Amino acid sequence: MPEGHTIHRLAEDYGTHFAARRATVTSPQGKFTDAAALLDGEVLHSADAHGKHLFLGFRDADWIHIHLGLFGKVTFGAAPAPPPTDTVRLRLANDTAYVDLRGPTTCALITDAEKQAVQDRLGPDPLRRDADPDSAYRRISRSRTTIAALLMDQKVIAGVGNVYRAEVLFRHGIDPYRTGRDIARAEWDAIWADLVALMREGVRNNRIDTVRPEHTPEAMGRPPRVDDHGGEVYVYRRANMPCHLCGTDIRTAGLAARNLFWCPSCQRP
DNA sequence: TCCTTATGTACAA
DNA sequence: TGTACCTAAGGAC
Repeated sequence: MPEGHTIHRLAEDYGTHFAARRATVTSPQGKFTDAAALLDGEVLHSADAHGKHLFLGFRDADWIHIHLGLFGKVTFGAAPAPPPTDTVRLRLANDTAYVDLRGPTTCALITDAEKQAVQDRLGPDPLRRDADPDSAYRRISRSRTTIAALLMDQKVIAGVGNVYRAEVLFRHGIDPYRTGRDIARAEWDAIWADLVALMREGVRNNRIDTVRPEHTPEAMGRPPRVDDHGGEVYVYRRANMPCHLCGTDIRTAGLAARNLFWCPSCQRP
């Protein structure tokens, strides 16, 4: 259940456990069998992430293109690998480790050119060194779409999902229904810088934490919180619960088929 | 055992 | 805007 930080972390972990060594490549589930057979026994030479897309490089110009979608999961383990369950789309295994991929939206063998085409369709990724936040602002500043929808549009900015969207808008006191054209350059610069920092920390910790140190329950003299998705957040999935800062009930609404969360008091129009 | 839900995207109408 | 797709967990029966 990934946002961009998960994918970048996976790229690192695939590299750590499988780069520069021969791996067996299989598709126990059967939906990737032909491509797995082509790569079986080959060497993983690189693992690249752009937004929520993961690319595993083999041979000269072959890439496994993985997109986890909403349900995809990757699990690493130490060798010897246990018998795979029948939902494992892709397994890599070597002498020391194995990794299973389940439920991805995409798992396909593609060429260099096809990889480039995927990346060309994506906006800048706060986790990539080559990211250009100006190109995102050019689209945002011309758009009558809400900033909440724009942040989820991977052509505008790549890697932000429903959690980072809700949390970064809260952290900057921005009403999610403001339009892109209404977002000032300075506001965008602050959002981008914040996303870079938050998502880097997300890669490091493999979870999303967005609550500033001065707003933790300990710092505010309140009982500890447990958010059921693993991280510490202000508004995500906290509908009808009191805002940590002002006590107003967090609101929720559907927006582009997703659940949006915000504090109507801290994030005024 | 069934139903709902989920950090996503693509395509049809 | 609705629907389809992929999986697993949790809660209602």
